[in-house]
Amino acid sequence: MSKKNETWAEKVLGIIRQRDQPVSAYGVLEELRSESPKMAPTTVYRALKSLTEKGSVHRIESLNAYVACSDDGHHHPSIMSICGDCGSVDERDAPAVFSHLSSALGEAGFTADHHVIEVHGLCADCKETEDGI
Amino acid sequence: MSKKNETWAEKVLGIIRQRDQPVSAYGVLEELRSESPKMAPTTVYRALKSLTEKGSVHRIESLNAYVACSDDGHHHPSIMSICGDCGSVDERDAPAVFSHLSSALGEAGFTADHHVIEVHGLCADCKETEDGI
DNA sequence: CCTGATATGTTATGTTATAACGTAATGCAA
DNA sequence: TTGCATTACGTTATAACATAACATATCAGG
Ligand SMILES: [Zn+2]
Ligand SMILES: [Zn+2]
Ligand SMILES: [Zn+2]
Ligand SMILES: [Zn+2]
Repeated sequence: MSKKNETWAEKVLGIIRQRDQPVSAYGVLEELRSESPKMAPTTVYRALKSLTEKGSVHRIESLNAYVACSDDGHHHPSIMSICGDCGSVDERDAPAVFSHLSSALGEAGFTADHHVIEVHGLCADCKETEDGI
Repeated sequence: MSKKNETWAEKVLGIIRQRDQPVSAYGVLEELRSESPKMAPTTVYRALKSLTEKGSVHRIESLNAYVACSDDGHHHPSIMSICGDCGSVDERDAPAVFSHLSSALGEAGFTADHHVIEVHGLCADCKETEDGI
């Protein structure tokens, strides 16, 4: 009964979506290997490439890891906030940030085509805990 | 006559400053090896760690590479614009961007401690060339 | 002199990512 | 239906990036 004709990309997307934390390519690989022991890194990287190109998955550059997009298919850049304590990553839109960013770069004649905005810190939940609620 | 009592960190900083493009840790290593053939990666990474902690050098997360700070010792986050054509990286301050970013994240209860803002695109010079002056 | 802090040396290993080449399945047009 | 392009996948090897673990050296302050 379980899904038969899934591509690897579909399986990889499923794996990433199940997680509430970013997962490395080799983390995905390990999970795939539990069913397909001969799986090679190449296969995983190919799947990740197609998923990131489609926008279903985003790469977190500062973690060398991947998260599922919170709004599959959106067409604007987003901001990732990364909790250093619990490891959660939140994806957020923030048009005002990008408009100021565009104008700062535009003044310098720079034409943007891909934004990496990753903010490391403490999420609200962990902050509470740390403050000793 | 040439510098004698330099630490590796000082030499590494010199190497990075000489370049107008980001350099990888192994790029630095290669250069150091021309004078010290037995140099190990560890040494370079230790130097890079101390330099990035001091703020003399910044790591470009999306390139796994390092650039010299344009304003050694500054105490505010900065924005890196990276030209995909010529490879140049410009470091820029943009307070308005960070204030909007802070407020967007602050509303969500997120406390930032480190910002990664890297914008990939085309620099002014390369844009001109591409447009065929 | 003793001791802690910082810098360095050395060997080994871990982690992330791609190259290069081959095969299979699919869809479509002549 | 055959030919052909495209896309997915398999396989082996290697490149590129980064850290662990432990040893030794140097030097400043007490
Ligand atoms: Zn998204
Ligand atoms: Zn948290
Ligand atoms: Zn700087
Ligand atoms: Zn350029």
